[in-house]
Amino acid sequence: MGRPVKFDKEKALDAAMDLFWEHGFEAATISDLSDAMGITRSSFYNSFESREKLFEDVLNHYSNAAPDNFLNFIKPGDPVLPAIKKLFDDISTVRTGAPTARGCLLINCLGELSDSTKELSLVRIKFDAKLKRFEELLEQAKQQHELPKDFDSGTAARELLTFLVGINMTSKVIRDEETLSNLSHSFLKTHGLLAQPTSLET
Amino acid sequence: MGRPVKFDKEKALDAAMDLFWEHGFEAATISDLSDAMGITRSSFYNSFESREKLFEDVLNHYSNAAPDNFLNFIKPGDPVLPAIKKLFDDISTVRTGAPTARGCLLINCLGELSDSTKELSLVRIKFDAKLKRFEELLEQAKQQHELPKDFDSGTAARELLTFLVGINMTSKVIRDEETLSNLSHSFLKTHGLLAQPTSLET
DNA sequence: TGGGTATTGTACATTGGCGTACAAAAAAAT
DNA sequence: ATTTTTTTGTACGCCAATGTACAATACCCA
Repeated sequence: MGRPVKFDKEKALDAAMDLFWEHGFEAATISDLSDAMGITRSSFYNSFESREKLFEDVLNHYSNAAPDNFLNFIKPGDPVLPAIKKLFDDISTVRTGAPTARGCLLINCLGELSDSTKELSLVRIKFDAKLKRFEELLEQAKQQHELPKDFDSGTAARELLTFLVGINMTSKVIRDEETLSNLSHSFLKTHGLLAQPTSLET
Repeated sequence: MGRPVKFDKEKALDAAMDLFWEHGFEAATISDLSDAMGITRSSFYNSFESREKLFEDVLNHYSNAAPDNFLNFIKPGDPVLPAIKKLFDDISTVRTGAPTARGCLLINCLGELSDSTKELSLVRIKFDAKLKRFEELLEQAKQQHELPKDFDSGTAARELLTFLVGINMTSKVIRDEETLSNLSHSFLKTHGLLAQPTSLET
């Protein structure tokens, strides 16, 4: 009933995401957003209550499309280490492949937003979730003998995430995919997290 | 000759730095900045030509006070590895010690600013300089037998900087100094960059 | 002591974004 | 077909920030 919405909400969220991504949260005005989304401010206010609320939607939208999302679908029994390698490879590819050096939306916002803002708390929640997921996966890897018994999953999870954050940031400066992936490989290898081509150790 | 400037330029730069730091580049308006600096907009325009120009000054001001600045004063012959450890320890202390989780000004801006802006290019320059400095220092460490002959200084410098960036960012989420420094120690140790308490290996 | 000179305070017009209001438009329901 | 309901287009007033202009001020110097 009633007049149907004219625009595609997914497309609109994509456009909004790109704008936030390119210019940051603060720099994206409602006018800019509406223009990018191809709707009038009138429609904007009708469909999204505020810039802040839209931003939440965008962050959730982003999470589902982000290169690390597949980690959430790894099941017990699935190999973990190759997935971690894939993650870093994907990051290198995606971040240098983008036409513009824009890094990771979530991490950019972690940098931009100040301590007190509501927006940052959402970013923090997502951040914590990633940390927890890393720890779970490393623990799983330990169970599955991909990692030694005495492996410290907690610290390693934090290290992994820290490095991941770092590489997403440095990708705004180091624009060469190979340099970036070499970096990751070196890191993973040093930490014993690079999956071996199934035992030459007999 | 002429009427002298009433305000302390150093203090003003400090105040502007704090504002940019807390709220990011875009969110800091000229009015906000002037207020924080304790001067009128009139004086602002008189002493600083624009927000962008002020930002440059602030970044340079920041660089001189940043926790990694001491790296620039290490001379050939000086031990390198302890300095690197000190750097990470200082970062952990300073970043968690700040009353508000604000990370590193420079790195926050790397996240916030978009590819095309003039401001980002300045950030990039500073970033490149840090990378170069790390590489020099690691090379020096190699010469001084703090590191093995086959050590890859280039890759290691990039890894170090990447992790450093990461930890500055995660410090906005992980607010506990010990957790943070443990993280760094683990990283450094794994990479053979933790200075040994001078040879027990006889 | 008075003139020169740069800074500071105040005022102004302009711009751009904000949020709201309301009428026109477009379907769905009766 | 008319009514109902929701979206869309347009318009309005409001406010905050900008940049400039100019007079008042404060200090230096001759």
